Formats: sequence, C-alpha cells, structure tokens
Amino acid sequence: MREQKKQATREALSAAALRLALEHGPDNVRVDDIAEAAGVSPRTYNNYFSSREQAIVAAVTGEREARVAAAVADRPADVSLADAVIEAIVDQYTDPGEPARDALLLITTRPALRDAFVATTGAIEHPLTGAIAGRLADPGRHAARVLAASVAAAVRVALEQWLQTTAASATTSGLVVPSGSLPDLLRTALAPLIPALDAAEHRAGRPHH
Amino acid sequence: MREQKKQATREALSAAALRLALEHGPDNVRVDDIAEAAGVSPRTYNNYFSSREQAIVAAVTGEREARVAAAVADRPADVSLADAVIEAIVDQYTDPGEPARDALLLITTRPALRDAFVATTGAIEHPLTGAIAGRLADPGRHAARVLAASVAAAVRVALEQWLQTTAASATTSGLVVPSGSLPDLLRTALAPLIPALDAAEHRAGRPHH
DNA sequence: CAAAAAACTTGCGTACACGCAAATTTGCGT
DNA sequence: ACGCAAATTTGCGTGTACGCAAGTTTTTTG
Repeated sequence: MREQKKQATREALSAAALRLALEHGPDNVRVDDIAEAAGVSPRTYNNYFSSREQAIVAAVTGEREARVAAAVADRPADVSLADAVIEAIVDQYTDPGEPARDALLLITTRPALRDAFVATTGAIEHPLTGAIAGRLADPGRHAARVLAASVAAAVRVALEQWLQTTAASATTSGLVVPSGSLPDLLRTALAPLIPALDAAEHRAGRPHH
Repeated sequence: MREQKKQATREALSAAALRLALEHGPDNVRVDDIAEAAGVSPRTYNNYFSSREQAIVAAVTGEREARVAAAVADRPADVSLADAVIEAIVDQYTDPGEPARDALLLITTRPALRDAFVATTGAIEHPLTGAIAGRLADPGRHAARVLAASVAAAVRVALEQWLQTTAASATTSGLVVPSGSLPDLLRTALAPLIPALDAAEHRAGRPHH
C-alpha cells in the first residue's frame, strides 16, 4: 500500500511538472509550483526528483526501463539474444500514443531537457542486465552487465542522433537530411553489437581469443 | 597563449580542491576555499567546474581521455583493433604514480566522489570515437561511435566493480573476495566486446546478419 | 487493540549552480 | 604604441538541492 501511494505521488509530481512546463514554458515553472500542483511540500518533491528536468522527462519515459527488460525476457527462447534485445527495444521506443507530440517538441527544444531525456537510457541498464543474464547459460553475470551497458550506450547514441536531427529540422525548416526514423536509428546503432551478443550467447565459457 | 593560462587555472583549481579535500576532509571544504586557494573568484571556479566533486576528481584523472585516444591511435597498424583498444586502456589506467594512494582512498570512500570518478569514463567517448574511426576502413562513423560508447561503458563497469570491492575491503577488513586487480577487471569487462570490435574491423560494409 | 517501530513528510538552514551584465584582461590590426 | 574587439573574470541575484531533526502517518508486534 505504501508503494502504491508513493508511485501515485511520483506520477502526480511528474504529470504536474509536464503540464506546467507545457503551459508556461519550462523556464517559467518553479519547483514550488510543481509541488503545489501535486499537493505536496516542496521538500517532498526533492525526495522524488533531484531536478526539474528529471520530473518532466519522467512523465514521458514512464516505466520504460522495466518494460524493456520484461520485453526481452518475454521473447520466445528460440530467437537469438541479439534479435530479442533489438526487437524489444525497438518495440518499446516506438510505442505510439505515449510520447505526446508537444511534449517531445518541448524536450527536443530545451538542451537541459534533452540531456535529461538521453540520461534516462542509463536506467535500463540494471533491469536489462537481469534479462540478458536470464538468456545466457553462463551463470557469471559480468558479461551480461557489460552487454547491457553497451546496449544502453547504443540506445543513447541513437537518441542523440535522433534529437540532433529533429532539433535541426525544427529550426531550419526542412532542408536538413532527416537521418532516419527512430526505429531505423536504433537498429543501426545496435547492429555493431550483434557479434558481441551472438558470441556471448553461443560460448558458455571465456570469450578470450 | 590564452589556452595555456586557462589550463593553468584549471589545474590550479583542481589541485587546490584535492589538496584541501585531503587536508580537511571533503565535507569540510567549501567552494570559496577552493577558489581562494587558487587565486580566483568563486564565480570563476564555477566557470571551470560545475561541482566540487568534479574538481577533485579532475586532479586524479587528468588528461586521461586524450591519452587513451592517442594510445589507441599510436598502436601499430598490424595489431587488431580489439587488442589496440584493450592494451591502450589497460596502459592508461595502470599508469603508476599518477593516482596518489591517499587520493584514491579518499575517492573510494565518499559516494559522491565515487560517482564523479566513474562518470569521467564518459569523457573518453568522443576522443575514442575518432581513434576507432581511424582504424576502420568504413568511413561511416556510426559504428565507431557506438563501439566507443560501448568501450567506455565497459570501462565504467570495471571501475564500478573495482571501487565496490576496494570500498568493501576498506570497511570489512580483509574477508571480502578481492575480485581482481584493475587491469584484470578491465580485460574481463572488455572481453565481451571483442567480437564486436573484430567484426567492425573486418567487414567494411553493413554488419547486419 | 494498544503501543512501539519503521517509513514518509515537512520546515529550516546552508551551500551551491548558474544566468546576466558590468568590468577587466588579452590579442590584433594599423 | 594605441586603441578596438573578443574573450574572460567577477559580483550579484535568483532558484535550487540536500542534510538534519521534528512531526506525522503506516506497519508491525505483543
């Protein structure tokens, strides 16, 4: 029950942060406003989020970290690790409806919000480690941890490219090369890691060469 | 020429930060003290570092980012990309003398400093991208960027493990498993990425499978 | 069911990061 | 050498993060 209430206030805070940022612009929102809109004290707001940007971005990213890990774990056992990871990530990052258009425009516009957005990729690392370890015969989790961190890094690279081009096309109207849709960018960024994922999946022991 | 003076004040600031932190403990050092010891205004301190931890850690990490990239680029052309990267990193992170023993003990002790220390691995990403791209025939730098980010992530994982065990052995005297020297941890963490580095090196085109 | 224990919230005080604009310094052209 | 333009330093003001201890709510225990 305490968990439910904690998650409720957490959602209320990030929802209020996003709504106020959209209404008045992100620079005209103070933490007191967010706290008041969520019905808690300013100090409590800082027990949940350590920056305004974190709260705003959380309203968009939501529970993506846990969902990615669950999606990897739920793939049938006969698909390769690489395919499971790639498809799970692409699925979760193309989930429509969730990213409200205006919210994403806001995030791509302000540098501080962009940074907070890409920083969320770090949060998938821990759950993903478990999901990858579950698909490896090797009980040692060192490889899984490194692979999860690498996958998270690749996702971050893809998001950076995506934000860069979308920000550019937002300012200079239409003449930039739209370097691809987000799913394509994700697949391209993850492609170099396929050999590492395959190798970890096939060899049980030490991959020293 | 102004570059020299800027680097000088930067060094003076981080050196003063480390010295004061060692003398009085990191929690008893205020920004004003660091600025005064370096002979600049407090506001100027914040033009160089955005946190006390950053300044302290910079005194230890120094120019490691650039040195790693240079070391990768300087390996002979007939060694594999994976070997070049691994050996360059191991070399730069075992450079003796630089990490003063007491400074590292200080960093491993305080959580905030530990976080700042591991965060420095992100700084090697950009230079390393260039160095890796220079060893790939493929002019497209997407793969190099992803690989560099993955390598940086692996190094970060190794540092986390190293700090974790050293911190544990610092508190509970001696009964924890010393999970290995830093060079060993680095090699183990980088091993899962070898297939990806090899594949990127050999195939010029698209590594889709 | 009462009372202790644990967890969460809140107010307060302190230190801090950073935007902004004025003042000072540096590099350069003539 | 002189002064102009760009870069850098500095003071100030605002909004913020967070440790700490007291107050409040929830969970556990006898």
